Amino acid sequence: MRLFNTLTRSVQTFTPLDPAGKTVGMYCCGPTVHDFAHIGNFRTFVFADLVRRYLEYQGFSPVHVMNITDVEDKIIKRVHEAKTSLREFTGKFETAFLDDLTSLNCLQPHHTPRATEHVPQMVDLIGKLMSRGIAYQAPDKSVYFSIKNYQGCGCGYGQLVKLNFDEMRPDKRVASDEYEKESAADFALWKARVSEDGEVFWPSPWGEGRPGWHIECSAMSMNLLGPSFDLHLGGEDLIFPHHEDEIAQSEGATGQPFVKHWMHGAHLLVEGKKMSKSLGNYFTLRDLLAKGFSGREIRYLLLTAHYRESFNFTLDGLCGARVALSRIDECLGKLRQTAGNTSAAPEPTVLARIIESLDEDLNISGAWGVVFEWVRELNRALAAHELMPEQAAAALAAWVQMDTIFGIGAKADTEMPAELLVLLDDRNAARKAKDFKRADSIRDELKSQGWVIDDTPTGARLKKL
RNA sequence: GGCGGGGUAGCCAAGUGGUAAGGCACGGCUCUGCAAAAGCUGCAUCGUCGGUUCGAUUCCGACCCUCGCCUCCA
Repeated sequence: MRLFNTLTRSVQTFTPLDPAGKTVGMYCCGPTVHDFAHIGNFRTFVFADLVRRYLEYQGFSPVHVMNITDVEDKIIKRVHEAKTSLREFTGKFETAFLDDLTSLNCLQPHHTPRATEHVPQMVDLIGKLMSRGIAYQAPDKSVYFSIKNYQGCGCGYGQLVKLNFDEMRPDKRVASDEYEKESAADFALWKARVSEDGEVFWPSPWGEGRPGWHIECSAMSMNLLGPSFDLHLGGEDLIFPHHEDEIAQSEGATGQPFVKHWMHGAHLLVEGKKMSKSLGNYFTLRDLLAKGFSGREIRYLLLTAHYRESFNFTLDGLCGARVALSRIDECLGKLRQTAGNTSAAPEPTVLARIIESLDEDLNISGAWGVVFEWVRELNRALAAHELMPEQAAAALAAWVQMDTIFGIGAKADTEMPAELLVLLDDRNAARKAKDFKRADSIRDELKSQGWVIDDTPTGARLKKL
């Protein structure tokens, strides 16, 4: 399989570090648990899930790590406002986040380390950087990473993004930076305790304080996956400074290459605009579920576009996703009827075409194109009664296989309430008696209860709207 | 100002040096007591202008528009 690597800015064949070519260390920057995660966050996590599922499909054994950032400026502020404890505050959102992943049918990562539970590892890493002269403690007692000294060691800063510090337009945030760094480009490894931190602090050789943002990912990823590992994913906004700084800290401390292959998911727009609460286009996953959309519809929509292209997420698109999925569901339902108890090996052609598409940097739009062409062919054959039970079974088996990658699943069966079945029988009787007025009124009645009658040549059935 | 993405039908979105997948919407048809549902089917010359080429949407150049990053950010 070939994947785009942000380090080389090119699509290249993916080969794991594991000499056996089997195990893949995969780290995905996880959520900061200060609120419910929004749909943009989930685009990235669904993307990571696709990467993992595809690796597994291709016979690799990924070890999927996703951190939980549970200490950070915004969290501390909110903990203070809510007059609660850090753990209580973040625990709520962490649970919600993992539930949301389940709603989207994302496989749970194998490890979800919390930053607050890896402070000793971070302190250890900072200690290494101090001893190598790459980190320093400023007069404000905070510890910073010295990019100048790092570069002096022959290390490269700016591996993921071309940087020209002279040409950079100093941002207001830099200008107003109150930290006492030696250089504006340096970043905090350890933030000295201040009164606003309340009870949120840990001991360290440099005094009480809390870790900087970037250090947690270096510490936890290397702790679980070793100093060098295969894949590191995240949203495109993390390329700089977060991932650049992770590389600097990690390679500065170990002297070894940190990550072989970096992948970044593009952001999404909502209704054509950057998501913002003031525009009213800011959706958490929960907002969308509350509007009646299902996790699989949302997952499908997020998976329709290539991960490196920005994607315009719209409620209209979500309605379209529902219709598109029902096209697949209808076809699968008919296949099941035709297949009966017959079983067969998966039909290989469609799978090969899907793999061909996904192998080239996860071209999932192309893969969906294959799926829908396949559905049309099957529908044609089904309508002409030309599909043998063995063929239907082979198609179903192929779907099961491809769905281990897509993770769309089958539509949940909804039980038909007995009283509605009675109404349906009444309607059938009315139709037989040519009492169409009564038949239609029953149809309206059922519709008002959210069920639509599907008249087929073999009889009527009910479908949930 | 620096760096990096994009501009393909009403909308979303693949792709290719030889006249453009797929989904939604829309039209037609089949089915139906009528509908609905479902199915089939129709529907684009690829931002603009030049260049290279037998041939470009695809390569090169210029331009226009748009989005993102430049130390909070998926």
